[in-house]
Amino acid sequence: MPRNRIPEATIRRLPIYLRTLSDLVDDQVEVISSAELAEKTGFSSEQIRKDLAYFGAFGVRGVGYSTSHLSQCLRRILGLHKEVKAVLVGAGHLGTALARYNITRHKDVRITAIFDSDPQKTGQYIEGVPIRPIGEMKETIKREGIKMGIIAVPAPEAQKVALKLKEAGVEAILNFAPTKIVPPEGTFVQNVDLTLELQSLAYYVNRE
Amino acid sequence: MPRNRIPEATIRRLPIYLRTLSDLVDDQVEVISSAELAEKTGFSSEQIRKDLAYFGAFGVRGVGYSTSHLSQCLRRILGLHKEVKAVLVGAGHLGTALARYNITRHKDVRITAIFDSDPQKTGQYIEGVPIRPIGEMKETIKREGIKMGIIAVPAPEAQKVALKLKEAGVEAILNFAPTKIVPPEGTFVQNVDLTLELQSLAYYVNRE
DNA sequence: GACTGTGAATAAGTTCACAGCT
DNA sequence: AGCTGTGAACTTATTCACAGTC
Repeated sequence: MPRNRIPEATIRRLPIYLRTLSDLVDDQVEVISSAELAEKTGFSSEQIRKDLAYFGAFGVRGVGYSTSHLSQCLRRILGLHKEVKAVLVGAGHLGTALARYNITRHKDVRITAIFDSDPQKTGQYIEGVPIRPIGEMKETIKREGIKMGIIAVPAPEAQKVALKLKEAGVEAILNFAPTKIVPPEGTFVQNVDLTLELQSLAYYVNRE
Repeated sequence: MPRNRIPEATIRRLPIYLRTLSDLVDDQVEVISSAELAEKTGFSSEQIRKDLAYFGAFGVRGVGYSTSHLSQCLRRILGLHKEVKAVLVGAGHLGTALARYNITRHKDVRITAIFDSDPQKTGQYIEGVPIRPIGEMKETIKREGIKMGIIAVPAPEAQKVALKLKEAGVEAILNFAPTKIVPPEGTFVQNVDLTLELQSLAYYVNRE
């Protein structure tokens, strides 16, 4: 329950805190200070305290944060306390890798439906999840109440797919297509472009 | 030739400008204004002008920017005017998808060597590039003068791999392992964590 | 004494607004 | 007239520094 508007930068750090805390819980560490968390995550301790304080006072002065309590709170803040279903559109190399990676490893956000326009692919399975024709997308998303979409289709189709996802009820989109998607009204879009990452990285080769 | 220190945010936008400009060149468009470029990229025209101006005056007042000249300049600024070689470490699902995606599509930054510790994988090929044992990594990187590394190994190994890459002469690292890599002295590290992206995205489901 | 929570100070990044070329 | 290049204003994000609590 955010008190006011939360900086996007903060939201993007929360999953990192959560991952670190989960590891600590696994290792039976019960309490951690912001300074220790800082060392493990690479962010400053003030930043961590400030980020967490946006959502309330989770720590104990003079002591630190309860790892289990804080990780539970972060899960809830992020909306991961119940499994989040996501739909993947596009089962090419990248889409398939993402699906395998996600389905085998992670539980919080889980790809429960995959769509592709290629009839050769539909009917196949990725880690037990069937690839279905794109025509069934809207209905499936509505029926299953899916709110999150992952786009891994060729660039020229990405914007259209985003719109279809929105129309079906999706509210947050992760786009891997090498093009910038303009967020359809009422959706949040995060673009992740691997080619772009590589290209901007090239700038840092042979400098400073 | 940067006049002073360039904001990281600017560097990350340059490849997007470049991509848009390349498309324009292909479409025989010779000149474009910052306002038109703004519409195509989603950034503001002032921002685009400011970003470009960090590197010099590429535009013509009253006219706009020459698409071919500007794209050439951006290529040079990013260091993409000559092919940039990159090494991929880790040929699991994600690494393999990245390699296929990169090798088949892109020319600017090209994966020319792939390494994996699994003897079952070494000897296989991804799009014509052989997967080699990790023991050969250092020597290959040195011999080929590779400055860029892509890490797609399991989290516990990522930091070690980063250090090895640095020792071999790599200066910029793109890390896909689900852990934050602390940049070894003298390297620039960009962490891209797909799981994290999905988790922070979950926050935007069912809000505002 | 130790560590959190937070206002105040600083830095980074974006938008405004306009002077200056062509 | 049209569009760039840029200082100045503003907004967002980070760091400092310390009062408050256990």
